[in-house]
Amino acid sequence: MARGKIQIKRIENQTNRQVTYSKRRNGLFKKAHELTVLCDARVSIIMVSSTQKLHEYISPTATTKQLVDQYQKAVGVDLWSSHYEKMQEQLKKLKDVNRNLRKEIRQRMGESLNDLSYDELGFLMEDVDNSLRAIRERKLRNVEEIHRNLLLELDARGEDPHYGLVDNGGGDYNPVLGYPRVLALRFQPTQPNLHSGGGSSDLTTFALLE
Amino acid sequence: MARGKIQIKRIENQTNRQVTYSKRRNGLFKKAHELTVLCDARVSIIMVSSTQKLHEYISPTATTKQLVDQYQKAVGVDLWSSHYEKMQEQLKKLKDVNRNLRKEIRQRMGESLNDLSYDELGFLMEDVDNSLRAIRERKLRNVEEIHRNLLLELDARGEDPHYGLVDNGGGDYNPVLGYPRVLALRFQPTQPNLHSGGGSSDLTTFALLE
DNA sequence: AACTATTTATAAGA
DNA sequence: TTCTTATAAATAGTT
Repeated sequence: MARGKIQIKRIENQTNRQVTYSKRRNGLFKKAHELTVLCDARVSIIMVSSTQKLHEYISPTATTKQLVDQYQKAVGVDLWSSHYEKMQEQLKKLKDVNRNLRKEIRQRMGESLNDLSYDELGFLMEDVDNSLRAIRERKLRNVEEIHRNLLLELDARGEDPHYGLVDNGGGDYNPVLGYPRVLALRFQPTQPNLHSGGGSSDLTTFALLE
Repeated sequence: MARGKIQIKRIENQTNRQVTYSKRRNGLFKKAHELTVLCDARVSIIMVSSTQKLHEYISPTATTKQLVDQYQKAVGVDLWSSHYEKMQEQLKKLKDVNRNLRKEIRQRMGESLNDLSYDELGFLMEDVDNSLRAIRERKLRNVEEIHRNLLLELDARGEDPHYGLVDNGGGDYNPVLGYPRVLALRFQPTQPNLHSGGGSSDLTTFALLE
């Protein structure tokens, strides 16, 4: 717009193009700012040059997020819905997994057995039977270990009389069991509701995300 | 910029402000477009007037989302992180819950018992014992039911001879058990790895989301 | 919305 | 990049 009129078409000379980009960018930003002040408006400009350099103008009275949010609301298009989709999908999957895990636990507790076929019921029974044996065996091993440790402890006291006097007067020695501890689950000492039908298992420890 | 210089400050007269907004908005958009063409750049302008009217310019060679995404990457600020945060949190909670559920199942299967105190082990044993009884009882009931149904079936055939001839020739009649069916879980008919320590339960049915 | 005197932006050159 | 400057373009105030 000076020293000769130009055609509005891509400037082929790379250097010229860069220079013009710089000059006109400044001009655009200046105009945007004048508009902001004169008209009490809010303006956001984001621009990327042919060399992929990014520049932005934002009115001092606004933020980019604010204007982009407003744009979305006005245009009615959610720019980040695609971002959401993945997470939504993941959430859905996790909820499914969650539901299945709860179901498996209920079945292992003798509830929600209507969904199982006769054969499946047989497998489940066999499985739980084996599990019980494993747990019982483990408990037995623990008893033996406690016993062993108590014997060792008595031995040690016998050999070093000072030890017992210093810090074992209270008799609460317990080398294997450390509690209180946070549990992944809490078993009820008694089972009042094993046959209470549907959703009322004792899994109240877990927050329900729905 | 014509018929007299102006100060760059808010135009107090509402009508004048509106008019100037219109004129300068057009000017700005025109400049933006020239820049797009001349310099092969991409420009996004979002503007809101003092009356909260929204206008936008976007280069024909770009989309607003594209430029806003690029802006975010460059500036390193996630404009929709606040949208994400809730979901991220929810995802994290679900993963935690699922981890706990898996742990409970493993413990009910006789694995991962190191985390349990002696007393907890006792509760678990008692619980699984009760569960086993419940399942066994249910299975028994099923057997009885099948038996009953078979008797009824035989009765029915006796009373209506046509029935058996038409569609019960194959002998695969099974009123209680409908399979194949999709299971919430798959029990191993045998238990080869009940004491295999850590993570190898038979929960391979569930997709692992980590 | 159109006009136009003036200011402002800027293309080309340094 | 910045400065210069002749000229094109934008626009403030008016109609």
